[in-house]
Amino acid sequence: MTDFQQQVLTVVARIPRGRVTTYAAIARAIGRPRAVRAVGTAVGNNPDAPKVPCHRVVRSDGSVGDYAFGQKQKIYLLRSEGIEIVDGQVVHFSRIFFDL
DNA sequence: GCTCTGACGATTT
DNA sequence: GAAATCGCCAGAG
Repeated sequence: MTDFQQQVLTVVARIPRGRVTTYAAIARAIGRPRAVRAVGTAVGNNPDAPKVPCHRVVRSDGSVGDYAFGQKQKIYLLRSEGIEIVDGQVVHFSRIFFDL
């Protein structure tokens, strides 16, 4: 595990239940505002489902984004935490957004 | 060291 | 407002 991935996972791990954040926010949090793509790659390579709530990471435009086990699963998990999803978009995104 | 390849993002059509 | 375009950074081969 590289240092970069380590940082990403650590940050994602502190997202509270029922809240979401974005890839961009994570990038900013680790001091690499422009490494958004790399962040996505890092999370994708680590389906540490139990360790890291990677399903709470969405796109900055409020769309759900992708998921290792399919967006279906991702949406399901988010709903189970009380987050509403409509047509692939997170409802009240600005409210439940968690800036790291 | 170079060339792809992305769980992305902002901008421009 | 949807789709195409370009930029960006870290891994993998």
